[in-house]
Amino acid sequence: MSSTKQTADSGSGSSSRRAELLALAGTLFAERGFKSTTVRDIAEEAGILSGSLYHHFDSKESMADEILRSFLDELFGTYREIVARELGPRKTLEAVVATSFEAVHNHHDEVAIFQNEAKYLVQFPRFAYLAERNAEFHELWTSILAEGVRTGAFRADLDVELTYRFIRDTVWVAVHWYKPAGSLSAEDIADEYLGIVLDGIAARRGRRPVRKSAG
Amino acid sequence: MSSTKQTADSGSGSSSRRAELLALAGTLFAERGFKSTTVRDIAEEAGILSGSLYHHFDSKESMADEILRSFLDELFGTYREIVARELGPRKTLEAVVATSFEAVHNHHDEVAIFQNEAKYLVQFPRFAYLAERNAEFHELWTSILAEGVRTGAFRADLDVELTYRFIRDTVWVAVHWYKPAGSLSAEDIADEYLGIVLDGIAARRGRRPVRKSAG
DNA sequence: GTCTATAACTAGATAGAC
DNA sequence: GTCTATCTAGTTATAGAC
Repeated sequence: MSSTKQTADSGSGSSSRRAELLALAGTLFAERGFKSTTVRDIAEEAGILSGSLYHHFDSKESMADEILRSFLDELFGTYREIVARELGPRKTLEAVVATSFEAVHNHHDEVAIFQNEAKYLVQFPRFAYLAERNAEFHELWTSILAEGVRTGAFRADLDVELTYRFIRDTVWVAVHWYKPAGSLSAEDIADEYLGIVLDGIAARRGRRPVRKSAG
Repeated sequence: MSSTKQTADSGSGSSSRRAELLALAGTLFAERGFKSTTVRDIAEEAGILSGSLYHHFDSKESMADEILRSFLDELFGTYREIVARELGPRKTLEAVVATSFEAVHNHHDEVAIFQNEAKYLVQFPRFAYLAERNAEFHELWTSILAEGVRTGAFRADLDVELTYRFIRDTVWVAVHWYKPAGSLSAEDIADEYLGIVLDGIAARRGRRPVRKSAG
């Protein structure tokens, strides 16, 4: 994750500096938005002047492009592995949700950028792949849900399209409040979240013995 | 809501023009974000030049301020009415969710601005009330959930704080895909959403078969 | 690899004519 | 109520010195 991709590096690491700058830019893009982050902001964060950034990158767009491309390649690689395991709809949904919360944990900035800036960035031709990735998301989720309805794992009256949106949004929107250093791990949150989505928040009468007193 | 506040209107309505301009600005703020929307964009949308906007408003910030203030006053007024009815946790939750989806329907731009831009705007002193409104939201939702856990309406093992975030986010994030002209009304969506949150998407063995139609 | 200097352009806001 | 004209400041990006 840090020493790949350089061409003929002399040793101290021009490409690690590159990765360092990308990480700083990513954090700022995530916090303030792509358009609101200036190249001077990024340079200042790195302790250099804005002109010096152009020794490493073509443009501000290139930075966002590089950040998003590598993140999405990795994420969808993992999704494809999960689907290939053919665990059945419920287990697949659980695994995909868990992976997504892990991404919120391990690639917080990238998820935030993808969530918040994709709509703006996709208008530029070089970011056309963002629309493809969104379509891929849609296909992934709706086929899991539709299969679950077919096999009886999920309720027969589910509106698959609407349910897809709710699940997708709730998972990713966690990036707005999730703090990697917080008391709850990504796994804890995924578990709690799956509890709500699968079984609801209403108390059950006669099943799970979780309630305490009056009904 | 449209003919208040003008000083000595000559008849054709300087304040309706004002409302018109605010609506245009609101749509742009919602679509592109506050910072990315230029006063020239707004003026162009209105068919005038940027300088002319300053006859109606002090600044770009004033426009966002006015939009958010009136919307939030109305929304929280409705929330307070619901709470005052003392319907019990489950019915209160249903009413608050329904009201929120109605807001997504009736005040789409305002909800989007509040969702997407509050974090940025709140840094300016004049938008300090946004932080207060967020705290009010938190109080509203967590007391409904906590009471529900206490009375046994909701699962005893709920993490109230986490559940609050999930519900809050899922409701508001709908603003990103909800189209007022779409086939599903805000009420349809609120129903489907409440079905998921209250009872989950997993099929039940031997209990309530479904909520409304098919069996 | 970073800095200085600057070009080319975009932004919010103002003043006064019409 | 809108336009013309303009100011000031900020923004991306470039070129060449060190």
